[in-house]
Amino acid sequence: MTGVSGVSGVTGAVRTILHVDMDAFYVSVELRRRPDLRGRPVVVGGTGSRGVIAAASYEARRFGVRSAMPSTTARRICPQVVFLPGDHELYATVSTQVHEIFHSVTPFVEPLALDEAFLDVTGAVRLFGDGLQIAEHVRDEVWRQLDLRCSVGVAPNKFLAKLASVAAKPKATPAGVVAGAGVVVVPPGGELAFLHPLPVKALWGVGPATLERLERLGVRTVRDLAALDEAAVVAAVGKAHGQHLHRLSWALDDRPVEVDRGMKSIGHEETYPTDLYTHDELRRELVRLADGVAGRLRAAGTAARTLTLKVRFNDFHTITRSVTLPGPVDTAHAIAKAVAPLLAAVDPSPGVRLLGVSSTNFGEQAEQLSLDGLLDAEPGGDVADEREWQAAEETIDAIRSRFGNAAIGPASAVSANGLRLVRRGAQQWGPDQQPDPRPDQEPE
DNA sequence: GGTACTCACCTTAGCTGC
DNA sequence: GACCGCAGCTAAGGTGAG
Repeated sequence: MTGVSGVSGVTGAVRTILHVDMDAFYVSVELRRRPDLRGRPVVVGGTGSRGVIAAASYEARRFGVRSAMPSTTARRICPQVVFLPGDHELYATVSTQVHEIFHSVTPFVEPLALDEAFLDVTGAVRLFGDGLQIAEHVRDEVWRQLDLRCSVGVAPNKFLAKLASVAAKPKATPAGVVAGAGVVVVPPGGELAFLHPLPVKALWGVGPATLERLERLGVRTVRDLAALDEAAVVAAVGKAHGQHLHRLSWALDDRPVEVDRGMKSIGHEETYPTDLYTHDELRRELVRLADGVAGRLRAAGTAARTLTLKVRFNDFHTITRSVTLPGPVDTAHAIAKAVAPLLAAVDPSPGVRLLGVSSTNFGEQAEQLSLDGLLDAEPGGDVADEREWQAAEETIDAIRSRFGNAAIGPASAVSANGLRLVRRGAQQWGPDQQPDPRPDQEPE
């Protein structure tokens, strides 16, 4: 069943939506090749002092270790924890296999992350049975084919299916790990009985800031939120957010399962093992980040008009500066050139711990449009210059696809340890324990 | 005293053109 | 020409998710 696009098609009728969430996905994938670590507290994440936990086994969770927790905290509260470095490419490969199983049930699959997805199985009920049977079939196939566990929520809409999958998961308590139900079904008509007793922070879109505002209104549970006037919720958290949350509190969510949600931004950011203090260092890092962003833009067949620089200082104060170009660009040269003036205006003397470049406002691939734009902005030789860069970077893509990413890169990315390239997920959870030596002072 | 990376979406403010 | 209201765009920051 291929070639399906857009959104799930059944309207008006009661839908059957599945939310499938892999259990401790990264750790579980690692344990397939390290079975000796099964039953022990294991985490995947950054090992350095600025790293965080990406995923924790349920045995680690017994000690309070959670994803997004600083690695130093995890070590403190669970000294026996085993750290494993992440392998983003492997997780992506396994994720593709998981999604193939989803697609064997329905073409209406909306990926949310590597380890979870929504499935609209309304049209698959006649073939595979009801929601519960389909959910159990998916669980069985994931276990049988991939040796991985997942939890499934079944409900008439996405939002409830998501909450149901959380309810289906195993629970880690200080006393031990309690197996989850595996599948939780919220039947039509049972929505409010399931939803209203939950704490309001269970709602999708209630993070720490929103929770504090709602608690000031005396809201603790979803039922409390539902009892408020929508106007009061809007006054507390803003119009769009407030209206959305109030609808959710009454289990109202008609968002379709979207099969092909196009990407709206592509970016890279990196936290450094030690702070950067000079424009020379920052410019070198900028070229590396621009190279990574440009490569992904070209791979996606798109180009961006708006470029954003992100700088996080030593004290965690973070600023963003952006620029919108006359036309879309997709070369590292053009991106670095556009962002350089923004960077030049930043004072790095307090110490910069993180630098990021992201691209939004996508247009057609740069081929024609960017040249027109550059013509407006920078007449004369720059157009020819940019055309040469475009040709050069397409050649770089060809070389990388044949000989690997490390075969070629910007001169400024060369250090004593070789070429340091930006790859998606390569430094997903912070710098490593033993940082690379800072690049030597090399000309760009 | 510690806090990654990537992406989506929202709010607010300022500017511009009609 | 000055002013107003509106829409659209841009910039910056914030929030939330996984």
